[in-house]
Amino acid sequence: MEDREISQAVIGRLPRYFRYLGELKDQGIEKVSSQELSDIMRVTASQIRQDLNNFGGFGQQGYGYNVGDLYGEIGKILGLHKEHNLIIVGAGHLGQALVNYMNFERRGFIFRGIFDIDKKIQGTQIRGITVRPMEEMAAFVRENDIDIAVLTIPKTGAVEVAEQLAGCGIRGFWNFAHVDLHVPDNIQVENVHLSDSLMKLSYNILSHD
Amino acid sequence: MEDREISQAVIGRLPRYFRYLGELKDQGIEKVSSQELSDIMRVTASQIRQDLNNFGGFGQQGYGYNVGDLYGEIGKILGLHKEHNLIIVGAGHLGQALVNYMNFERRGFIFRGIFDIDKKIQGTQIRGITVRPMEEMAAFVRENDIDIAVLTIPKTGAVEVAEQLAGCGIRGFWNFAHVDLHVPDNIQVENVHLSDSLMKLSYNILSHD
DNA sequence: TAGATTGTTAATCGATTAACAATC
DNA sequence: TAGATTGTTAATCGATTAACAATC
Repeated sequence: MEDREISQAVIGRLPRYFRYLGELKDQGIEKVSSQELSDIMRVTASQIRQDLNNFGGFGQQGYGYNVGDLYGEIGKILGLHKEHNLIIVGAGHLGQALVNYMNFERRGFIFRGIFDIDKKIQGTQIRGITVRPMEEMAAFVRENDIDIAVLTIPKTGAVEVAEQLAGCGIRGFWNFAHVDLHVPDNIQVENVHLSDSLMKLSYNILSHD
Repeated sequence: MEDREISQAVIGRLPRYFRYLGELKDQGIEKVSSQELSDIMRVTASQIRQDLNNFGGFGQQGYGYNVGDLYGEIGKILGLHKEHNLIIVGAGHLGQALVNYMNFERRGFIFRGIFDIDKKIQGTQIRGITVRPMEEMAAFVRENDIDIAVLTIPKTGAVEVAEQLAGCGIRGFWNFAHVDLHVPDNIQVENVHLSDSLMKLSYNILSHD
């Protein structure tokens, strides 16, 4: 547990800082001031400085921030210097799409196993990873040091699966199922509710008529 | 344009209310008080009443809220009583997964066209929808009254495509590309940045060590 | 040293929660 | 009518922005 709890509002902005700093780095830019970053990212310079200072003084007065250093620091804060072992539960279209998306691996999120209840696809391979029956899941998680389970199953099964996995040492759920998971405090849940997102878009389109 | 602007924090909660009310409705429950809903949803009753009263007095003192009515009202607020015509730009794994996900259509979001630069898949069909070349996109959007474009292309092409579509009467982007789109004020953008989401999860796992 | 820009405190703004009068 | 629960105002809390002293 951290000393002071940092708000999810701040955490939610870190990946975006990380992305922009990565782009600056790729352009060979060495230093950036909060004001310059503010102009590019369209957030206040004040917010940038406040956000970063939650984690320590990464800048230098009169100079600004070193792009490469800051990029590295934020990466570390986000845990991207460590490898994460993932399993996918539910080998439907969405599950397959995620397995096939290379960029997660680039960031250290490695898919180790895929599980599905459908006997017809069990034994087949997706990007070299065998689809296994659900019965093997618990043992697999324990034996392969899996820390993240990606739930791409219909909501009906998700609660039960999450419960089962919570007992096997899973540290976090990336939940695409359209239910709210209730898990112990030491397990994290990140929801991706696609239909909620689409509804928000629908509202905003309508409200700007 | 609405009279008073309602905050995105409130809008972001509406789909979740909608989901829980739908479940109550399916269970045949006719009335619910803000306190009961509060217990189920784990938010304060005060917040529920405040949120709903942004849109009008849907409840009745001494009684509570009629589940079916409230469900319908929130659906209307979210624009789910109207049909939306969508195109997918980028027929990769993720694009295909979205087209194959039936639940969007159930809510009135209908995929009308799929576009991709890859000549090899142009002409093939995904769930009965032909994959078309990018050159046909602009005309297709105009002729088929498309209001939402789903961007499931790599970030390199996304900005340009968005610009092109903005000129064809598109009302909103559901953006899965890992860039920030800059479009005119009257066009809405809803971002789904999957890798950002995964990074947040990574942070939260790490911070709870 | 002078100029620039951070780190940090103070002020403002907005969102959440509490309280209660209105009313069904 | 009495009890329940909303709608709404007031109080609190947290997040954002502004300001400026510290310092490179």
